[in-house]
Amino acid sequence: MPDAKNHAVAGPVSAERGQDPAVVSSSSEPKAGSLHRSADEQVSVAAEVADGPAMKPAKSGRNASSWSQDPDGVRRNILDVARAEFVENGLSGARVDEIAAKTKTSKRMIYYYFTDKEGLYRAVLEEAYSQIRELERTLDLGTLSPPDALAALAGFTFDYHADHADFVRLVMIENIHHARHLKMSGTIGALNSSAIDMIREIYERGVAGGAFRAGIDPMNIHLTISALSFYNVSNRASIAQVFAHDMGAAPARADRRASVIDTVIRSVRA
Amino acid sequence: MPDAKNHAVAGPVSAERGQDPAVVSSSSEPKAGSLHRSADEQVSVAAEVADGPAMKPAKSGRNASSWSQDPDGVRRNILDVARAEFVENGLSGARVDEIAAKTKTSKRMIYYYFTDKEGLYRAVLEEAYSQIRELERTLDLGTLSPPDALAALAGFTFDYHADHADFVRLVMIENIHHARHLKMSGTIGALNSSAIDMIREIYERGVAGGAFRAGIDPMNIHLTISALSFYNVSNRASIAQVFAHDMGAAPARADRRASVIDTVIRSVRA
DNA sequence: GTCAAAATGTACAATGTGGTTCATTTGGTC
DNA sequence: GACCAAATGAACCACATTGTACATTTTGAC
Repeated sequence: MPDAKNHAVAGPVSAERGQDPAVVSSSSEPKAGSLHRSADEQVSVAAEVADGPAMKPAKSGRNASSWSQDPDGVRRNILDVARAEFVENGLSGARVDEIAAKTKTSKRMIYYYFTDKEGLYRAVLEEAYSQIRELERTLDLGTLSPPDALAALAGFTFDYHADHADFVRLVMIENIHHARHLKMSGTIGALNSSAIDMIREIYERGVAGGAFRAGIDPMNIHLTISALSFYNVSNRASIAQVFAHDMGAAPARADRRASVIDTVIRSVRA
Repeated sequence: MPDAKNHAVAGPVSAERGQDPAVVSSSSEPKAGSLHRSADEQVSVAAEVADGPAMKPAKSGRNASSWSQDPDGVRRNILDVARAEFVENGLSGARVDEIAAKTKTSKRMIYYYFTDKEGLYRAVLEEAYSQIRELERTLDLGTLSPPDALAALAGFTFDYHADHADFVRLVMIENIHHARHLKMSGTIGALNSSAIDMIREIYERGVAGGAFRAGIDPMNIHLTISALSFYNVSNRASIAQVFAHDMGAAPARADRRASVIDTVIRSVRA
């Protein structure tokens, strides 16, 4: 267990029990509604906005004691909110207080479960990477002809990026920080080559069958597919501004998708 | 003059005279050494680090009065330091105090010349964009055959990005912020289509001559070139981490360059 | 039921950070 | 050489932001 983190965390803080896996139980549903603020309270908050300091008798928030514990739900909730905030504002731009406020729990819990702002960020990042790996694994391109398989892979990659701007932005943010947190992670980097292996398999099959020309490094193919899938999403805002061209719009996206697949195929075929 | 900025800057601050052009005089050399802290003082600072509180007799820093004014030099110096800091830490991550510290002047001057942290960032961003535009303009591809011209353009774009990670990172940062500052700028977006026009010219020439296939949107070609040039640099850190592949290394870069050019050409030829 | 560990709430402390105030010096102009 | 605007210095302020201390409640084991 390469656990180089958790350095200097002295003090009587009881947090950081063995329970380190940030992957959390994606199986056990968060048991919606089991968290602290009851639906009533949520309403009361809304009412407060509408009524102003009207229903003051409701004391200082929470009705006198009674809340159920739900560690997984709380973690899940924090992670979801944090992800949205980090994605929107970056690591330095995101505010712990803001994250806490949008959570069903409190700031205290963030530090309880994630130690740090960075710890929280790392958990978000790791989950994002693990999710795309998960999906990648479900791909079965072995039955398709090499060109079809490569086209399918390119199409999948393009779609994944286009549909998960969250992920793309997290990767951008992480790159701004020189991938410092990826380095710490350990979780990531293990199942790295899987994507490359998939491409290599398809490519070698294609070369053997004469459909693809020889001498290309699979890494090169991967870079081309990734670049062409990533850029439209990562640079959507600046492209829109500088060229008045909205890559997010359906027609532009569809056109681009076809073009990307075409470009990838042309780049390898004999 | 579409000057929608400079809103609410009330107060007796005398700053913001007509002198708005952030492009500054890149012609008038900063007259090195004409700034405030003399070489002697710089040394004394270093000595202080080495000697500790030894040479206290040197009073509180600056020797009694005497400094020469150099507005352009100061601006230039601030911009340079700020660029480095923003590039390294992002807009939210960069600290005005830190920028000021690394400057030959003081924080006061930053606000005097740039009003805001955002104003400073905007100036940095605008300059970065104006620089690449400048270079682009020097390109003369009219004499080359369409395929050669396109290859040259792709090569130039690839090299520019690889050689100016600063620029790439600024664009990334700006995209994280949804290009909000590009929108404000006004300076940018004007000479936008120049790149597209260049490509269109080459492409149409190529189609007419039979070298390129018809029916491609020049924007598409531009996106392909940009994506393939940008990604290696923008995602260098995460690629290195996840795939243990350093895009910055000379051989990898050269290989990739050739591959990118090849891919671009293949994507358009008949 | 008792008890301890886990989970959570509330308030606060300590420092970081953007921005400003006030005073002073230069440099050109007449 | 007087004068005024531009340019600069140094300290300072108000508030934002991360992180913590302390108290309290649940929950499961025995």
